[in-house]
Amino acid sequence: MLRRMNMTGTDHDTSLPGGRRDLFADVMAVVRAIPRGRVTTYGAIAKYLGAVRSSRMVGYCMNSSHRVRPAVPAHRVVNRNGMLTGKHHFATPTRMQELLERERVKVQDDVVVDFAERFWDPGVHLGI
DNA sequence: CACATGACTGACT
DNA sequence: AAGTCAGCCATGT
Repeated sequence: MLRRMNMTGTDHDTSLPGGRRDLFADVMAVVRAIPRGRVTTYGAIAKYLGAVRSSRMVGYCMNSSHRVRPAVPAHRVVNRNGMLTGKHHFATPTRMQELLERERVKVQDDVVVDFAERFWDPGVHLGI
């Protein structure tokens, strides 16, 4: 199972010898668990990992997610309003939306349509 | 060391 | 309803 994020502030639990970070690995694991056609948010992932207030760190991890193997469906992570705030980090500005629409997720004005129904909560679906 | 900058969020104005 | 602030914390300058 996933390890919980270390919440003791600047504790060094987040940096390991190989430059790999537990938080990073855990975030990748959660993102890989998002089913096709569903989306979740940075905050929901942070909450699931036990760091409600560290959603920015989740976003930071996503910034490096493009090089991990196996690849993670980074396009399924949006902000709390369903907005595609990470779109500019994909190969092209339209790539994120294209990947979502490929799995039948409609996007209008950079926002996921029917976001409430598309939302996938890791806390609920993976178990707290 | 100080300061700025984020793929963020919730509270407050 | 839209803007601002305050937490957040790794990285870069």
